[in-house]
Amino acid sequence: MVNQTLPEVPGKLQGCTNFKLRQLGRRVSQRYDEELAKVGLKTTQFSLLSNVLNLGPIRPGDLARTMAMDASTLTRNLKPLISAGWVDLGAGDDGRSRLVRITERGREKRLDAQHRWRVAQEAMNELLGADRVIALHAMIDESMSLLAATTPGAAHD
Amino acid sequence: MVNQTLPEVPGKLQGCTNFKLRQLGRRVSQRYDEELAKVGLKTTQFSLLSNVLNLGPIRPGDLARTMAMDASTLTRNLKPLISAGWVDLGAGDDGRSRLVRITERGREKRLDAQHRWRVAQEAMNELLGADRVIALHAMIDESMSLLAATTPGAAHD
DNA sequence: CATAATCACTTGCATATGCAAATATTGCAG
DNA sequence: CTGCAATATTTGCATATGCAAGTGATTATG
Repeated sequence: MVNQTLPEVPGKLQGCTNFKLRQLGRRVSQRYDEELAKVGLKTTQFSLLSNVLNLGPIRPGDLARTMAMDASTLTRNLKPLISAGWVDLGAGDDGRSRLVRITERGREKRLDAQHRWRVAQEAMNELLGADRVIALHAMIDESMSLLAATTPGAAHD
Repeated sequence: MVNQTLPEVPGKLQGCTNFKLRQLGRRVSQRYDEELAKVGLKTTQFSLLSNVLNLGPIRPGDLARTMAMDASTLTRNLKPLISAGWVDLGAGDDGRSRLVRITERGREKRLDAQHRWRVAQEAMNELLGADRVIALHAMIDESMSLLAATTPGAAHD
């Protein structure tokens, strides 16, 4: 349904992958944010905190690449987490690089948030249907891989 | 694959719909932005300009609802377009409301951008495969509908 | 060893995003 | 007509995002 493969009527722009993704992203973020706000976190902060936890002591540049975001964005996104004492930015082996690691307080915060996240995720699963969520995730993963392969500066991990 | 339906190991957070969407969104935006930068537009500006064109003279609030974004975000996103003379923000019937409409120069700009957008979209179709893009769009549309139905303040259009 | 190229991260600039509160306007109760 | 509730938009505040340029440290080169 919905003819695609580039519609003859571009004016409708129903076919813009970017716009669609952004739109859905906004709606979805709002849901997660609503739940995570109860523990004083934004969804982006929760994601970042989780990634710092999982990827352990890691260099900012590597973390940025893994998360597919600009290094400068990461630098700034880390600030509120560091200020809150959830994340620590220490010196790396190399004098120019550093190491990001989660703190004990960060672990606790992340655990709290984890519960909220689960509520939001389960609500999402119910709203959209678990099958659709699974399919959506799979499609996103596939798309990420395909895009990563030719993204300038992307790690081929 | 990748067990889903909420993994037993939440630490991996491979199952966060929000994070996945954001990540893919960043990568996709980068592609479109690269192409649209050639005519001096961001993807968000292109989307907004297109929507103003298609939804014709429209009240900011209605436009924001249709685009699923906060009214205050729309207010600010319109500024650069107005400054550039592509969009006009005039008085509405009601003294408190207004009307957004595209200008002649805006139409021209949007046409230029349209060609760039098409290049980016076709590149996306090739990279991901048309079938995957079609499926992705369909899934996004379905998800948007399901989310809109219960989004507080969302128009039931 | 000095200097240039390179690497890793940070800052400057501009925009995007949303919640809460402020502002302006209209409509309604009394 | 007055004042209060409701509506439409904008502003204050904080964060998110990326490109280009800047800073500091290391490595390569002569």
